[in-house]
Formats: sequence, structure tokens, C-alpha cells
Amino acid sequence: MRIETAGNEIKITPEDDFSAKKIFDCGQCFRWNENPDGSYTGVALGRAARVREDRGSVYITGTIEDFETVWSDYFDFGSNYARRRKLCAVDDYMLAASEYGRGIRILNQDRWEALCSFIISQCNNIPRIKKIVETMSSLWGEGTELEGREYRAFPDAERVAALSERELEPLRSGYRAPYILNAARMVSEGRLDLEALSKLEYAEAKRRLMELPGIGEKVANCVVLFSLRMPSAFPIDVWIKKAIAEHYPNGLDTSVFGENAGLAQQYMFYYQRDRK
DNA sequence: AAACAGGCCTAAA
DNA sequence: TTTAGGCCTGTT
Repeated sequence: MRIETAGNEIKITPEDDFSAKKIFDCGQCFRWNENPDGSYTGVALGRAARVREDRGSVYITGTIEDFETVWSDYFDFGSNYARRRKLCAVDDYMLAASEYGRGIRILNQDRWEALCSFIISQCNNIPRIKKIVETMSSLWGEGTELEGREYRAFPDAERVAALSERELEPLRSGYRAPYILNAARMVSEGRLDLEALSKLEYAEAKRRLMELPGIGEKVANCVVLFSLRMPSAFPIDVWIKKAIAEHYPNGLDTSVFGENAGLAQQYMFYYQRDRK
């Protein structure tokens, strides 16, 4: 992988898979939006950035230091997705799904933001999830600047924990509001230590998350996969259920994917949903 | 208008 | 252990 400075951007030339469109559209994150010119702007880990692709290279705003301290890990550049993609192709269906989703990478997201976002995601569609997360950020997030524009980071757990249920009303998050508040309080009071959870076994981390009201199997799996770096998690939502029903009438044992189960899930999800 | 959307919780077998 | 119904809200 080659990395060089190019104006106010860093130019990365990966040797494996990278597709901004697929990364931001495979359902794992909610704060990246496409610009008219095809680039994407988003806020993650407290800072805003713009990402674009051109002739096999990826351009990310910021300095080499920003890249090395933040974006390299966020975009999981330490992992080889071409290799992992091939390991996902365990049968004809997965070969097709992984080819279709070529370019997907699993982001290493902020733990609290992921926890909160996936609580919000339950029984909701993506535009509405994005809207609620965006509103939270604009109301209570810290400001961060990019190219002369002001953006808002996702508010930290302490900030949200200080709010009342009434103050959450502008989110229109419905019955999820108490779940959000409870999670914020658990995290800010240190009764739920997400950093510590990331060092536990997958099953134990998931079990602990599911002790919180509003967090079931699916949400917990999303949190451990997308923010606790547990790549064998395999979240099952309605799209994956459909895919399994259609292509694996006898069921699917996700352990065949091993450490790539989460990536396989992303390929299946994107293949199932994007073609609709 | 009624049903549904990237679930979860509770009650009931 | 599995299943049904309700839940806030916005959209179709």
C-alpha cells in the first residue's frame, strides 16, 4: 500500500479491495453521505473527512498524521480484504455475493456511537436511522471543521446521559428513547465498559451487551462486529433471513467462515438488499 | 388506509 | 424454547 500527500488530501493506493460506495452503503454506518461529485463526506471518531476514489487510488482529506492515527484503523487498512473475500467464497452463492460486494471493508467504529446507532436501528429504515443519528449530533455533538464547513461529531455518552427523556423528544426516536438514555448512563457511569468488553470472548461480550434493555441478539452482534472488532460475529436481520431462506433451505452454519463471518454477512446483506 | 421498516420485550404454551 | 402481539414514528 502506497501513501502520499496530495494537497490537502492523502492519497492511498491499496493493494486489496476498497469501494467507498459499498463500504458506506452496506449498512454498517450511518453518517457518510454522497456528494454530487461522487465523493463522500462523513464524521467519525470526532472528525469530519471527505473520501473519494480516482483511478485505483483513495483520497482522504487530512494529513499523514490524521491518516496514521485515525483513518488507517477506521478503514481497517491493516487487513487484506482481497484475501478475506476469497475465503468467503465457500460455494457458488457466496462466490457471487462476494464478487458483487467486492470493495466492502468492515469499519472500526467508535464503540459508543455504534451501540447507540444500532439501538436506534431496530425496527427502523435506514433514512430514519440516519436522520435520528444526525439530529443527535447536530443538537449535542462537538463541532469539527472541514474545508471551511462546520460539522458535528456524535455526542459522547456523558453528554447524552445528562439529558432527560423529554429533551430527547426532538429525535422522534419513539420507544427507543429510554433505551438510549439507559445505555448512555451505563456507559458514562462506567457500569458498561465497552473498551473492556472488547477484550472479552465474543460470547461473553455479546451476553453483557444483551443485559441492557433494548439490546437483543441482532443489535449486540452489530456492536461487537462493527466496534468491538470481533470479526466472527454474524448479525442476522430480515435481509439475511431472506437470503438464508432463499439460498440455504437447510440452514447456514456461519462457522464455516470463521473469522470472516462478519464480512460474509456484509456481502450477503449488500447482495440481497442492493439488487432489490 | 393499513402495512411495514436492518428488533426487542413480555406473556403464554 | 418457541410464538404472537404490541410498541413510537414516518413512509408508502
